[in-house]
This record gives sequence, structure tokens and C-alpha cells, in this order.
Amino acid sequence: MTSSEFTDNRSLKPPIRRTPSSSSPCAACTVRDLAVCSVLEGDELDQLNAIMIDVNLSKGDYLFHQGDEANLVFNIAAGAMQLSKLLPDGRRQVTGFLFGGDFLGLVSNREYTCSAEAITDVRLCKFRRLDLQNLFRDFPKMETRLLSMARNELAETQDQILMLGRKTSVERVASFLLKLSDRAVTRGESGNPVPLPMGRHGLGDYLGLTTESVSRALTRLKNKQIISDGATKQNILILDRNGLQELTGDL
Amino acid sequence: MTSSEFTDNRSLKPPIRRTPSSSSPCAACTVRDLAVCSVLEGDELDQLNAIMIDVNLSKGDYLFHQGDEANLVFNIAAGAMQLSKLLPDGRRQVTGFLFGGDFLGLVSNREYTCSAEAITDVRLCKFRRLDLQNLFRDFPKMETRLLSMARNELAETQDQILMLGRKTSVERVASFLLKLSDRAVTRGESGNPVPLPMGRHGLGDYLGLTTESVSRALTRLKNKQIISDGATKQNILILDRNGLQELTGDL
DNA sequence: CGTCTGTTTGATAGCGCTCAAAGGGGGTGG
DNA sequence: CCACCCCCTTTGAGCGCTATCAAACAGACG
Repeated sequence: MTSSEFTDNRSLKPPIRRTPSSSSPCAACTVRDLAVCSVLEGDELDQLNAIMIDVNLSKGDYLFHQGDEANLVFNIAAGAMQLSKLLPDGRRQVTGFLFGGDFLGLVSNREYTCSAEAITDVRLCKFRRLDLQNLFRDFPKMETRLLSMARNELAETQDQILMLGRKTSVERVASFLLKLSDRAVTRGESGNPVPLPMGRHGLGDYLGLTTESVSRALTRLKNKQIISDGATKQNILILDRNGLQELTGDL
Repeated sequence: MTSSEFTDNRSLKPPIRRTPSSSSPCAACTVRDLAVCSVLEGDELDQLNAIMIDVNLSKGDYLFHQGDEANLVFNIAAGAMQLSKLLPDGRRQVTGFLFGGDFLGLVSNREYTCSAEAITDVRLCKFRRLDLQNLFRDFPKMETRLLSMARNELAETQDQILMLGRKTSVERVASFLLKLSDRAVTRGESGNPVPLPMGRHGLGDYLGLTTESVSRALTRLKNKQIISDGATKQNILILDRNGLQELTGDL
């Protein structure tokens, strides 16, 4: 394990374009520096590419469902996905949103513990779990990288727990907007206006609120002149970032 | 990565005692089969032992605080600890309880993202993060094991998110009692009565409730004859396990 | 232009929080 | 050994935040 793998990469700089050192499609990937693949180069990428299958999803497609046998893992190349868990009576909890560079299937052992739905058109790299496992044997640094990503995911998840357990509806929405903005910056976008690929329903199910409560929280933020509608409802313009930060409850 | 590392070990059997194959203290450890160390043997354990420092904590002691520089990681040998995050205004969220065999410090990169408090007397193995890192270079299987543990922790954390986001107070308490009971079984205990080393306050801060709400939920379960007080308030007797399961909301 | 879906706004209700006080158990000192 | 005290837990009364139910509104699409 290199020492850099132990450092915080939650605040990654925008991806740096590399000069293609190989003919594999990976070489041109725009999110490679964010993904597992960032630790591989040249010939190694070719080997990864050999076991990779391209998959395209349309908005609304489910990639897998909670309880499906988890033989496949994925790497998101472009687009956004939503992970959710369902209670038998229909209550739903969205456990996370995934974007380009995110790894999908890390948690699962025997079966997927949640469902994965495309909330935009999505392009992803599919791997048979066993194939990837075999590659780990040759490139242990991939496992190191995956552990590092798991560590970050765990840290994020615990922030979510704090949010769900102790924050008010406005604090939750404020925290979420800032987080989404930061993530957009990580992917090399401006982060303002904040892109909201998910609907209010998905948002509510992520924040532990109803769509109505999300809507009311947003209205209150608008009334306070802290945010405003972007061009569409899928975009929110942050007018007063400091004000928004103060309303997160995190200070 | 061996294929067994990809299998679900959330339902581990009670620890199997090994015949000591080495003179290191680890050989006699009762939770070794649950911990990172389970993948090491004989000579390898000696190397682990060489960089390990024994630590003892009394109930109430803090091992580290949120924001401290995270140079150390730990393995809990015996006792129970409580991890918590604090908001500036004093609201607290307990993110997890750790028991024998659990790894402490997995999440952290630069600094600890939460505080760790001993809720019973605790014995633990302390490692300098860098020392352990170096050992990973020699024994990549430790990293594999750690990734497997991270995967399980992530799965548990997502159950917690579902609970905090979508469950009622009674469902939260019911889920928690069953989970704690299962964990006790994993450690080789009976699981009934359920040991509750944490106070009602810690419990509430874990469940996203107040102590009063926890108390009321427990009272309701007692009135329904589903649980009853154990010998002390630190123990709860499950009278009707099926009834308790039905009240978790998970069916 | 009409329909359909998703969002916002409004009125009301309920669950869990807050504030308050009583109950209980363990430890300490007399 | 008992009495007292302190802290934790339980119980009670009332309130507030978010859910629920319902309807108006808006935007996308045919």
C-alpha cells in the first residue's frame, strides 16, 4: 500500500487528462482518474479491458434489484444512478447516488443489498466479479485502491447517518446541495448551478423526507435568497454559499 | 483474493478455538477468528505481534476524538466501544457500536471522523498506521481481509441508513435488539438475554431518538409481552422473537 | 391544445421532542 | 448494614416538525 492511498481523496482535484499510452478504450476515459482503474497503466489497462463489457442504460432502467445474485460489478463511466432499499410495505430509502468514476457492487457479497436504477442515461463498464477477482491477484494495487474507495464511501455514509439521525429538513437539503455541488466540482464541472439529476421523490427518499417536505425546504431556502431556480428544476443556483453552509448545521 | 473473502460473513459461526501454533499472545486471543488477524498464522502472527501494543481502557475513557490526527488504528480484543459524531450545537449521532474482533480506524484517512468512547472496560491491540501499512506489503491477504470487513461494515451502515430514514421508533428499537442479539451470538454468546452495554442515551443517539422515546418504545414492547427486563437494565430478555421480527418493519 | 407526470402549496393530524417530575438502582459514607 | 445521594431511566403533559391528504400548478410530450 502506497502512502498516498492512505490520504484523503474526498477532495480530489478535477481529473487530469493523460496522454493515451495504450490503444484500449480506457485510455480515453474521462473519469478514469476517479475510478479503480486509476492505478493501472498501459499493458495493465489492456488486461482490464479484456474482461470488460460496455453497457448502456436509459434513464429509468434498473441495472439490478435488491436480492439478485451479485455476480457482476460495475464502474460508472458516465451518467448518474440511484441505489435504494425497499421495506416490504413500500417505504423506500435511497442509500446513495453514484456518478462517473464510482464503483458499483463494492458492498455486495452473495446478493445485491439494494437496487440500482439509472436516473439519467448511463454508460458503464461491466465485469464478472470472478474475472476482476483474478485480476486482483495480478495487481494487488487494485485491491488497495478499492479499499481506499471503500474507506471514502464509509466516511460519506457516516455523514449521511448523522444527517438522517439528527438534522432538520432544511439542514438536510442544505447539506445535500453542497455535497452535490462539491461532487460536481470533483468531476470537473462548475458545481453552480448544482445539477440535480434525481427527482424530488428520489431526493426525499435519500434525505428521509417526503417530496412535499423537500419542496417546502427548497422554498424556504429560496425565500431566504440563498438559492434560486436554475434554468430547469434539475438545476439549482446557489446565490449565497456561506449562508447555505451555515444552514447545514455543520457550522 | 481468495473466493471465501467474497462470501458473506455477516452470519459468522461462533469462533473456533485454535491450537496455539505460536508463542505470541495472539495465539490465545478469543476473537482472532473475527478480526483482521484471522488470515495470519504462526510466524506471521509473530510479525503482527511485534508492531502491536496492548491498550486497556476503563469504561468512559475516550480513545480518540473527532478531528484528532489518525496515526493509530486498533483492533478490539474485548469490551464494547461507541463511535459518535457531534454537531457544533451539541446534537450527537452515535454511528456505531464496536465489540471484540472489530477493527477501529478503518474509515479514517488523515484525521478521525468520529470519537471513540469505551462503554465497558476495553482491551485492544494498538498499531501505528504506518507499521500496519508496511505489513500489508508483505501480507496482501490482510488487505483482502480488511476489504472484506469494510464491505460488511458498509452493508451494516446501509441498514442503519434505512432505519434512520424510514423506520418508526418501535421499529428502530426492535431492529436494534435483534441486531445486537445476533452480534452476541456471533461472538459465541447466547444472544438472549440481549446485552445492552450502552445506556439509553447512547442508544437514543444511535437510533436517532431521544432517551425518552427509546424508553417509551421499550415500554410498548414490554406491554406487548415481546420483551421483558433482564436481571438488570443492561439486559433485555426476548420473549417472542418472531413478534419482535415482525415489528422491525423488515418483515 | 389536452394529457400526463412531477412539483408546489395548503390544511390537518400524528409521531416523536421538549420540559418537568417521579421512580429506581448502585455506590459511598456514616 | 443501612441511609442517603446521584445518576439514569421511566412516566406524564403539551408542543412542533414533518407526514398525510388534497388540490392547484407547471412543464414535457404527443
